[in-house]
Amino acid sequence: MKRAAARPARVQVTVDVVIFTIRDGALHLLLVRRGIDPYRGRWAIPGGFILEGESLEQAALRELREETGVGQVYIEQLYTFGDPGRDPRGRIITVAYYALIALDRAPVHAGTDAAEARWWPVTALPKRLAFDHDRIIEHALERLRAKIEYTTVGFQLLPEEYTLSELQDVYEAVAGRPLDKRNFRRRIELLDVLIPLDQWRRAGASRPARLYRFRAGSF
Amino acid sequence: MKRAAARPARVQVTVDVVIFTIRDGALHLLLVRRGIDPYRGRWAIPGGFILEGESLEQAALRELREETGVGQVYIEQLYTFGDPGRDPRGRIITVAYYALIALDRAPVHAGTDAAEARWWPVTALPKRLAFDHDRIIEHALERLRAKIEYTTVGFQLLPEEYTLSELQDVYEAVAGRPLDKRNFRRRIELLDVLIPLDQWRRAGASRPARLYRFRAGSF
DNA sequence: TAAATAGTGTCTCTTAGACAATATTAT
DNA sequence: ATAATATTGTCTAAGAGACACTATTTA
Repeated sequence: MKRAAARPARVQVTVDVVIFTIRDGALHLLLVRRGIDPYRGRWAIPGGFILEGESLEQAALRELREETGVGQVYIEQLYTFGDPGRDPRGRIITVAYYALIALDRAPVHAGTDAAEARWWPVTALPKRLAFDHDRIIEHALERLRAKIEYTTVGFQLLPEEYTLSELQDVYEAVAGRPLDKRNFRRRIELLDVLIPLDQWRRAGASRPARLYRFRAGSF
Repeated sequence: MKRAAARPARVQVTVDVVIFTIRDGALHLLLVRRGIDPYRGRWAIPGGFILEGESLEQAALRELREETGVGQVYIEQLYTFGDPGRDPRGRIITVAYYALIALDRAPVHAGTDAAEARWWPVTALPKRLAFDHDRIIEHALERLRAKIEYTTVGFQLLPEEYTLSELQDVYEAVAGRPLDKRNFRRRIELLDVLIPLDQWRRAGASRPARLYRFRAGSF
């Protein structure tokens, strides 16, 4: 609004999504290998241009579904990256989101089209990513690690029913360090968002663990 | 990256800035009255299209300077608003920032051009703002109120030198409620970011107050 | 009965809120 | 001396970290 001379930059807007899940007890994110220039052959976070009539979040959800087939997830806007020169094709502004996929919904083989897609542990990502995607991932990790401390986003990484040990595994995977079992359980207890079920998970030759469910409508 | 059919939306990107300052002990923000349609006559937060070769933050700083003449400020990206239909002129995506201007730098009469510009107390904003600017302001207030609790952004609203009472006035203006003087001082003390000066502010017939300065490089 | 994992409580330190009296200056 | 604002400390409650033993099940 206002601005007389000096023409506006001609820009394009993409939405990119850092998609997290837990695999083998470790935090992973999804990368796709680029089949075209620029950065052909490099790994990148999924994304694409927004379509007519689509909100930013709808675009992010669409990208997510195209890559994983998963629709019902936690998704949150992260940051918008728009430095000139961040994309050699021109002035491209990227609204970045991050999403959390439940343990049991994350497909083993992601990606719907020919492009190669792979889950990578956040502790061992490929060296050189496309564009400024390393920065975007850094932001996403920072945000996730911060928010798991004072919100209940962490529960979004679990299936509907889980044991307290499984929940702790998720928290440890995100934090990247072991947590004290008793302190962790007290902390979760105080959140007052878990419903204990009359079901137990039995695995191997050990005491079965009670299953819990996240209380609907708790955020 | 990827996307075959379904053409990308044709979009434009603006950068809008919620500019805060303290006036008369109350938190204020800057609004400009729109001289053209859409929303002619309505109050709006300053903003405009990004120019060639300009980063998003540079665009925000430029808008800020055009409206207030102030350059050296705290500025932070807030959120990106992009719902279709939020601007009747077409698909306009707005990257919102908020900025904090020091008490002694905020010009009384803001705005460089013909457009009317005014500082408004956040507790008494005009009823109907242009576009979705009420939502943007809500986000900005929420962010500022959250960040003043666990960062030192609050200091950015003060001049170089100030008394502890003046600092408390700022915190109270942002929080919107009175704070206990002793608890407040202990909390600031623990931040360990204030340098006491050998200067005192004397005002009227009362005990002079020591001046302090924010420790450079503390963020 | 051995192996494996689940489940549980206390002490301590730090943090934050509530709360009131004295100190210093100008008039 | 009075008015006005600055400066200062204690008690208490809640939250968070460190820390180890018992319970239950299957093989």
